Amino acid sequence: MVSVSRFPPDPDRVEEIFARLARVMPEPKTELNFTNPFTLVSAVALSAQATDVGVNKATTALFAVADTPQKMAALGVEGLTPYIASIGLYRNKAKNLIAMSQILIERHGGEVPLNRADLQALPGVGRKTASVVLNELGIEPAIAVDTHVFRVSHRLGLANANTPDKVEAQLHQVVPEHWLPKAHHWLILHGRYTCVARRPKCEACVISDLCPARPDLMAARA
DNA sequence: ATCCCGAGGG
DNA sequence: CCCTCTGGAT
Repeated sequence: MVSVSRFPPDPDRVEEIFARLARVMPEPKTELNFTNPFTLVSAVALSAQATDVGVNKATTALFAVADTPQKMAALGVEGLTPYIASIGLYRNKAKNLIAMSQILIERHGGEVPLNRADLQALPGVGRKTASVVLNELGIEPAIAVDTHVFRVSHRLGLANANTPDKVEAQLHQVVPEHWLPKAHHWLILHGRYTCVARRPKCEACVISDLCPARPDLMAARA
């Protein structure tokens, strides 16, 4: 077993990877439905270990009824649960979303605080969710490391660490500044539609020739 | 390290 | 059937 170290990657290769992703996806954005910072945080929190398609299915009805902390808090856990019961981990999420709404009302004037410390202090909001919100709203460029970013980064040799936090740090070292704001979306979307977990669609991949994990290389290595 | 936890795809 | 999906709290 020849152990080829993929990390750190060659800067020119990294530049070319993002240049091509930029060509294929010029204006990447989240596929979660939201109308304001509150529905954004809510949707992202609900998306933990769930597909955004499934989350959107639930939030379409939910946000029509509750798109503010006040309305959400008024629903209560009992009122909220039916809307999100189709989403995984829904009991925790219901409890967190109601508690979050109450805190927003009591401590933040009914507004979503747009800084990392206050966001991560909210129930159900960790580093990953906060990063998505801050990046999506243009507050600060952040790379939220979810299952897609983790997998794609490893395959491309953009990271080799074994935890999301370490992978995030490696990506900040490796990804050029000018690609940073959109890098998160590109890695996600590439992972969701092309570099999928089970049978990556390398035939349809625009960066397969730049990928250390592409099938021919893996075969040659074995 | 472990729990939470449903839908969709293969 | 098993795996995956924009994790967080304990």
